[in-house]
This record gives sequence, C-alpha cells and structure tokens, in this order.
Amino acid sequence: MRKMSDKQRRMITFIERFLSDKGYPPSIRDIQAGCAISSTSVVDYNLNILESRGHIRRHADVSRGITLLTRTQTSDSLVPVPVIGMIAAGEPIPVPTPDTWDVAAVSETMEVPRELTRGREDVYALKVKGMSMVDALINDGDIVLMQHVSAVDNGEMAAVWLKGEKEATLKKVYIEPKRIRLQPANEQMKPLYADPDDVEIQGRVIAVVRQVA
Amino acid sequence: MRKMSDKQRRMITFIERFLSDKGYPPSIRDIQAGCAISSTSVVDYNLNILESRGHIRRHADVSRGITLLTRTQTSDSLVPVPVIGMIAAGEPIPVPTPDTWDVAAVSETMEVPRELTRGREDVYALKVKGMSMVDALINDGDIVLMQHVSAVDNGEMAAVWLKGEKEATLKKVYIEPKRIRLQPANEQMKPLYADPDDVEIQGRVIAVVRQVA
DNA sequence: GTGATTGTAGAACAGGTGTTCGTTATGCTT
DNA sequence: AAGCATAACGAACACCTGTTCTACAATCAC
Repeated sequence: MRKMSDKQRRMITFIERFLSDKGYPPSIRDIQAGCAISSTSVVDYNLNILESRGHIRRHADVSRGITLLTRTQTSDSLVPVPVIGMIAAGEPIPVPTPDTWDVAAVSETMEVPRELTRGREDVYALKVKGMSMVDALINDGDIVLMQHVSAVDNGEMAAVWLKGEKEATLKKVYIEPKRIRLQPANEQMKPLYADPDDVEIQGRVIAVVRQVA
Repeated sequence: MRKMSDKQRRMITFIERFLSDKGYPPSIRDIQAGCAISSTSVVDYNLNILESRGHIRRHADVSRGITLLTRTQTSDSLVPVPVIGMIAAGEPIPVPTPDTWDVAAVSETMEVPRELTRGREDVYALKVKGMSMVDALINDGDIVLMQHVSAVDNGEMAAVWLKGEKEATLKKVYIEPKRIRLQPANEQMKPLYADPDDVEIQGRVIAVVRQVA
C-alpha cells in the first residue's frame, strides 16, 4: 500500500466522515465540494487510484457506489445487548427471560464491541441506580454487563441477591467451608460473610462502562 | 410504532441486507427488483410511509439517500481510539502528539461504540496502572477514555498533574477563588485543595471501561 | 349503493451523477 | 531542450435515479 497524496488522504477522511454522518456514501460532486477540488474528473482520477491501491471499492454506474475497504471490515464486531433494567441496593435484580433476550422486544439496547463480551451469547446489561456499590468501584449511572449464570468460579465478580437482607450487591464471590465470602472489589474494604442458603447468584459481571461526559 | 404491512417489512429487511451487503443504500429500483414490486411509485409510496413512521429517513433529490433509523444502523459505529499509554499515580500522564493521533502509528488501538465518544475527534485512551485512583472509582487495569483539552468546566472529571507532588490523579475539578478544589468521584471522600499554578489539566475524562471477566 | 381512504400501475420528466475526452500544467529523467 | 509519466482541468454526454402525474383497483364506513 503506497503512501497516499495529501489530496487522497483528505478524500478518504471525507468519505469516512460523510458516511458515518449521513449514512450513505458521498457522490463525486460531494467529494469535490467537501475537499475543495476543482473538477469532478480530478476526483474520479484519484478515486481510481485509491481503488487500485485497495483503499476503496467502486461500483461502476452506481450512484454513490463507493465502499470503504479499510475500516468497514470491523463493522460487525458490534454486538447488540439488551438493557433489561436497573440494579439497585434494595430492589430485586432483573433476571433475563426468553422474552428479554429478543433484542427487538426490549425497550432499550446498547451496542458494545465484541471484544467486551468475548463472543458470549447470553449477555445483558443493567443500569446501576444509587451509590450503594461504590465499594465495588461502581458509580451511580454505570452500565454493568452481565452474563446469565447460576454459579461462578471462586473470585469472580457476581451480582448477588441476599434473600434475608433483601439486598442486591456486586461482589467477588469466594466459596469457603460452610459459608460464602463476599469481597468488595475495593480490596481495602472488609469482606462480608453469608450463609450459602442466603445467597442467590444472579449473574457474572463481564464489564463495567461508565460514561462521564 | 405502528404495524408495518408485509410489503413494508420486506422492504426494510431488504434495505438492511443491501446496506450491509454492498455498503451503500439501494435505489428505488433496487428495492423494486429485490422485493418484486411492480412499480417504482409503489416503492416511493411505501417509503414515504416508512419515513413518517420513523423507520427510515429519506433525503430529497439524493440518489440512494435512504438511512435506516432502527437499531440495524450498526454498520460502522465503531470508532478506533489510540491507546497511547499508561496512567499511574507517580508517573507523568502521556499527552497525545500529532504522531500518536495517527491510529496506524500507535502500537495499540481499541474500538469503542461511537455513542461513547459522541463523535468527538480528539479522543485517546489510557490504561490505569495501580490502585491509586480507587477514590475516583477507577480500578487497576481500567481503560480511561480521554479528550485532549487544556481547560475544563466546573465539575468535570479531568486528568490532573500536580507539579509539586509529581502526581497524577483523576478528579472532579472545581475552580474556586484563588484555589482549585479537586473532588474525588466518590463523594463521601474529602476534597483536595491545590494552588492553580500547581495544577495542570491534561485532559477530560469521557468514559471508563472495565473488563472484569 | 356512494364516497372516502388506501394501495397499485405505468409512464414520463427532470435533475443527479458517473464517465469520458481533449487539453494543459507539473515534475522528473535523459 | 526534449521526452515522458503524473496530475489537473472543464465541459459535455449518457445513464441512473428520485419524483410526479394520471388512472384504476380494493377496502371500508355510512
């Protein structure tokens, strides 16, 4: 892949921005105007070079038939995840049902890079309400990505429902003889010990996403 | 959102497939052929309905100017972000240079949904090393998405370099008369006060991503 | 039934848009 | 200076494509 001329680089950038902005590719004359090029034939000329270099693909006689080859490869590494509800200290944790799995049926969905879910299929998202999970380094408004499991390995972070206290928390779970140790992610804080019968594992924490600004 | 007719549903599906297949939207006549519709005016008629229902957007006088508004617009909403370094308590915060902006020139990049960056151009990522930022509810190994700015509004979370202490932190910044208040995100913790000359704003925190499992 | 509403047909029009062609600069090699 | 590849220019052409118009069928309300 040779180095592009400055003009060609501007064109590629323009096409990218136009595409993600408007949702459809630019026409030759859009590029001409957007990159301050004097003639459509100059655009055509450089577009052909960009195609022969493998940066784009052109479809003859098709209006706006320009496809980006460099970036667009990654397009399907976005995974839709259903946001099935809130998680708060005093409220039961929403549990996914066959219904809520259907992305189309859920009121809200978010899209996350496939690297975050690592290809897991049964991932859902919860929005954190309240400051009760700061000991898990999780803030009000954070999004928690969960995987639906009924048991977790030692040391994994899980959404836990404490039946007796009627309380939901996110803790690292350690199974010990005759009791379960619930350790906050902030390891300076003291663990909580609970009876196995009192603990309901609702899911495993996959990731946390916090949007600040 | 009302019920779509069978024909309209076929059209939407066709547009989705065409778009993800070819990379550009179909023309009216593409839809006509792809959905076995007898006339272009019928396509036009139903497209207008779909637009008024909020399923698509049409751009007048623009060839192939159809945009999908529903969730299927996943095409290229992934944005590459350069991971330009680590952030740790005792080390200077890496600052982006024109070099590191070039996604191709950086050793590591990550891809995040466009919703996270909200279209900002000058976004980079730092990996957090150490537990020094737990008071900002940020853990060892977290990824912090930053925007390169030299000043922030009151209350915004920023990466701050304290010259005197030679220390980097992430705090909410409040400008007060003759001093700057640095407030941990965990609001139960006490603020830190610093001299304006001692504070260097290195960037604004956009988001935090933590991958747990 | 009548009339309104919705959906379908076919064709033609007008403007958008890719393409082509002859010509002229520009830069590098010999 | 001459030769040659690269790049730019402007205009015209031809097709693609959105749009519009009239006519007609199907459904429903009254």
